[in-house]
Amino acid sequence: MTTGPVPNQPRAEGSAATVGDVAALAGVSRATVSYTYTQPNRVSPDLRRRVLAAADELGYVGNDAARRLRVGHSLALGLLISSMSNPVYAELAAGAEAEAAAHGRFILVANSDEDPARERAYLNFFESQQVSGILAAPVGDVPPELLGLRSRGTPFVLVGVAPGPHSYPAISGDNERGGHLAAAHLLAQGRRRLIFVGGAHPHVDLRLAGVKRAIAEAAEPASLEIIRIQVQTAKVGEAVARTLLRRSAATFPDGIVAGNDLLALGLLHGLIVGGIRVPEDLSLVGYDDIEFADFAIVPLTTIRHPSAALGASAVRILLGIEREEDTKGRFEPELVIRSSSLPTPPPSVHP
Amino acid sequence: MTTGPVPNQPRAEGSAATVGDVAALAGVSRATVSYTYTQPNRVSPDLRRRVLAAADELGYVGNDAARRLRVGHSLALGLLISSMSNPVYAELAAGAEAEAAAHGRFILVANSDEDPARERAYLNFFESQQVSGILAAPVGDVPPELLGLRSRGTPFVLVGVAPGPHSYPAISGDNERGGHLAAAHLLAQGRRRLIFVGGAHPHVDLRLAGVKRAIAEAAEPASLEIIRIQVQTAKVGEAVARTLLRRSAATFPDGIVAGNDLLALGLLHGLIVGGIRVPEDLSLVGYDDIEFADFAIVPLTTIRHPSAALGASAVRILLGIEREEDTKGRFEPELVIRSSSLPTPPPSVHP
DNA sequence: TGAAGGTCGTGAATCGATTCACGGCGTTTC
DNA sequence: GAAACGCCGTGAATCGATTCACGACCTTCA
Repeated sequence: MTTGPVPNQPRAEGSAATVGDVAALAGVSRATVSYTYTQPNRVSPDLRRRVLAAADELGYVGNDAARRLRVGHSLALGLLISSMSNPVYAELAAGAEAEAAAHGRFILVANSDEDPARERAYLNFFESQQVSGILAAPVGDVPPELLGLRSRGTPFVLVGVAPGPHSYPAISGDNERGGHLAAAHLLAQGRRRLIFVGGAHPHVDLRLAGVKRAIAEAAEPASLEIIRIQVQTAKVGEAVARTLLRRSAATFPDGIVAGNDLLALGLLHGLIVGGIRVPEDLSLVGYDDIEFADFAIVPLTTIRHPSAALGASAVRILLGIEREEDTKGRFEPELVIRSSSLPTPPPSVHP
Repeated sequence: MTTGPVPNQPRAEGSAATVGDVAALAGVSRATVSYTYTQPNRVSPDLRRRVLAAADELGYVGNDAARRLRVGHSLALGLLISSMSNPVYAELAAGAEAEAAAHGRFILVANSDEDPARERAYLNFFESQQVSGILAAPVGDVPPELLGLRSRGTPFVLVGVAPGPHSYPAISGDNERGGHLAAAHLLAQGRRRLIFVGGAHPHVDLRLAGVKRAIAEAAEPASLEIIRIQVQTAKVGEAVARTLLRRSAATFPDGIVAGNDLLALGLLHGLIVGGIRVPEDLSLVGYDDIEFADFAIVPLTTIRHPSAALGASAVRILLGIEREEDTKGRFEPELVIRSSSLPTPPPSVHP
């Protein structure tokens, strides 16, 4: 592509070179310049070189607005996420971005912060940008505006959302299985009074369903209490920990499954500050395996969730390179055991 | 003029409503529809209502490509960052995004992963998108392409970059002062064999300069060793920790200042796994105050860096709402003392 | 009553890249 | 040697929103 600033200052300040300028400098028509980029084989090698040289000299970059106006869609894909502070979404974005870049595409990231109004504004923005597709990773329900967009020609893929009753294209890890892994792990350690803490989101509900199944399948009876929260952040986790600390020993849990790692880290911190020993008094399992899970005050046992791979797959599906069905079973969750759920604390950490 | 659609059957699949469609349905000219949005006072309230109703019925969203082609620039601002895994950039993006949204603008986020080729590709993309301005938060040097962009009419603001010898518009926290705060804190605790671990980035160099000044000003002599690394990630921090563990007691440090929190968390983890007690054997100070600093295996003392505020200010500067000079002294670093540098460990954490 | 001035809607030109339809020119083939 | 064909470059139409210049219509005041 074009590089660097202009050598001999061929352009006035503030104006960008156009196909017309390039054509004039190369001594060809505007059509030829355009074909040079869109159908390189259509122009002879000699002319192509001349055109590219002229373009380079002028610092020609093209005007995507004009291009889009003509062809009807842009090279960009839209990614709608609901939080920037959760590393899961950063990872998802990074995976999508790398895959998009490999195909000469770009990702427009929009963060709604779980605000439906901003979600709507961003979807409108995506449509006005004529993105060629949208990756939506909503925490909550499927934004109804997406359907309108699709009917008007912009496809979407839901990422990390339960493939529930809806019939939209969607890819996600097996959250039910992940929840099962987490709870089965706690039960195998002899934990019997479990609590699930999580938000009211479809994919979290699936994790909870897995937890319930594990308990139903357990050889010995175990209890499960469910604490519902609004947002799954570390701050909320700390708040939940404080309420737990007020409980009597009889109602205090010996195992917690958290809806995600952020929440788990908050819980962990709140519990430890309150004098609870983890994992001696209580085992804790998070979800997602964010990078910081390993650096926690007690390294966090968690379920690994392949966010980057999901993002990459979603891009491939939107670009028509991959079909949704082909991803089945590709994003299996995995139990990562660390100190927060060990039967005994690791000797090296607290000598 | 394009043929108007049938009122009760809004649009054919795949096609979007245009001003022409809205105009036809509302029984006005295309110009009137446009003025309804761009200069609402120019059309009478009555007509305005009729136009908006028609637009609503058709799901009209507008075509930003056409708009941009005409007016020459877009409502979007470009944000160029070099890493998505560092929460500092997520915070910066969130701050910029919120401020942009408040002014009806949008942020296009581009992550170069420190790859100059991708950086160039994204700057070209921004130019082809005709963003009305660019926020650049490079880790390394100022990308030369930015200058070409500016000469062709797209302004930029550097964020978090040292206002060094260059004369580009730039805002940042006072990294020198932050480094000074960190080192002075360690020295005040009696630490005398300090190590600074950091990457070769301009803003990190400033932090180092502050550390050096603190040592020069110290009442008692202290030594400083500098360990240079390529990228400031947790993984690299762990690797550095492993090499430190091989040292003899005589050359082992009693205080470390890390170039950022990610690096500090890696160092912390590596040292503790290796049997070093923090802060008894060694005090550690990070930089940035990311959320996870507080949840670390030993909560991390760090320098708070107002990333979100920087992002918001950069947006205001690009929009001409604020001048660079007015931000002077607004982004002061702040020492946040946690367990990783306390003279004695906090009683509640290890009862 | 008629001229002046203001309000508000409209036709038409415009932005820059793409692509269709055309045709000039050189080569091949019988 | 002429017809047929392929290669490759070009003029012109096109996408949809914006905005200038114009003028229809209404109000106001001498």
